[in-house]
Amino acid sequence: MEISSHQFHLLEQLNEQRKQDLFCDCSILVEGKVFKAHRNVLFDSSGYFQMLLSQSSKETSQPTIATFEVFSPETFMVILDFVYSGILSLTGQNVIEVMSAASYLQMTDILNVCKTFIKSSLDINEKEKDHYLSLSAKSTKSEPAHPSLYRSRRKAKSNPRRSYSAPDEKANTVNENSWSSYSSYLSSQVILQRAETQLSKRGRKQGSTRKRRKHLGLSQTRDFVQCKSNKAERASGGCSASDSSHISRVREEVELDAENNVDHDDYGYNHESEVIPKRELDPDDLPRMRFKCPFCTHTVKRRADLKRHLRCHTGERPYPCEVCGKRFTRLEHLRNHFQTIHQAGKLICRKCKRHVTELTGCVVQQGTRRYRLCHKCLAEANFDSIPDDLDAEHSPVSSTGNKRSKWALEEEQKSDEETMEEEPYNLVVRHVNDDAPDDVDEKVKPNLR
DNA sequence: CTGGGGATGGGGCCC
DNA sequence: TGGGCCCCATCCCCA
Repeated sequence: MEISSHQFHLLEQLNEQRKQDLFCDCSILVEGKVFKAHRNVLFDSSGYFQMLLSQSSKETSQPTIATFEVFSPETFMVILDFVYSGILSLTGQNVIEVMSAASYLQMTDILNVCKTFIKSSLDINEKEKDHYLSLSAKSTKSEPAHPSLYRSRRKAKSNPRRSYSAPDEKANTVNENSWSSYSSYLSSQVILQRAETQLSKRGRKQGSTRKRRKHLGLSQTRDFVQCKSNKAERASGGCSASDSSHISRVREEVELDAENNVDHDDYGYNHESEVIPKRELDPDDLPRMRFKCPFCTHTVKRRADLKRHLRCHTGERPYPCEVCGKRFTRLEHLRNHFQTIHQAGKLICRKCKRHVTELTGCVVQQGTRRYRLCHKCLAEANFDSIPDDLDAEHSPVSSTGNKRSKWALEEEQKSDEETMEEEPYNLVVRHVNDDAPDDVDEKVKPNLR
């Protein structure tokens, strides 16, 4: 016989113990503020703490002390409250920093919640806008603004560890449930109010993010890519330099947002993600609607462009290269990569840079890379050429065992995914469902700038 | 160490 | 709305 409330009460008791500093064997120092907690609970909740605590597990008699400078105490409080209660107090103001901190602490559940929070903020606000447009004649009462609470399903299932699932796993379910459908809208208004005020200023100057990047001295994309790869390389080790710069970048963004919050009443620039003001909408404004990125200051004209842009924040890379496993945010990038790297698509001799044709040059293979050499350079280099019609059965992957095993793994994991033969040659385009729970770590990485 | 070129990623916009 | 193309910025590798 199973008493379903047992886990919940247990967690509740632990939370009480934490608040009363009973049996706490771990101190977390965040920017000078001390949080007490239980090692067991932290270990089970965070990959970062798993690593940290497993290293110090031999000295269980000594209290563990962890120090963080890369996020604020308020942010850590939100996360700690979630760990002990299953309730994540997300607001438009804190979602970015919570996401950054969750990324740092390797708490994918929170990451996914934040991601869904942002997504549904956009979706719901869009629906709400339509609603407002259709009902523009009717008066609307403002809703009370309160933080949306994401209550995990942790206590609803029997196994407390595995029971709560990231929203991505059942994004639709979550989206349509109470969290997202109502409170997320309310909290989205907080995000969008920020967005609105940002745009009221920025809209007029419309400086592209590129200009701003230059202004801030920020690199376009590599910073985050590097951060991700560095993190991967460190295998959840002490990632601090890039992470802290990443978070400081987020803060920079937030501070800039705060600066932009000066002229609140300026609705001179309508855009998608703004809160619709209570005055009547001017139909002439509609063509000037813009979609505002909730993560950064970027605005785009079309929702599809925003969707595409959001991938650079969420880290989604739905297009994996079948040959080398590298993932891309766009199909065209995958195609370019595939053609240049694996298909020797450029009719240029790699050595002498001369134009070659099928007759005057050959395809040479090095690992998973293929390129062309003219016959002269080929003879000098003493390479074995491969026939141009070489296809997947002579896949270059055969020389790289690791990649092959990764492929095989992906094949197993995604056997039910749609596979499309794009070209008879050998490019297989496989759009990976971005809500697939399996490799969340690889695809869902916040790119907060 | 440095410059050049290739690879990659992101934005705008057309179809 | 998605796909695709073009352009540009940045990073990285190599000579």
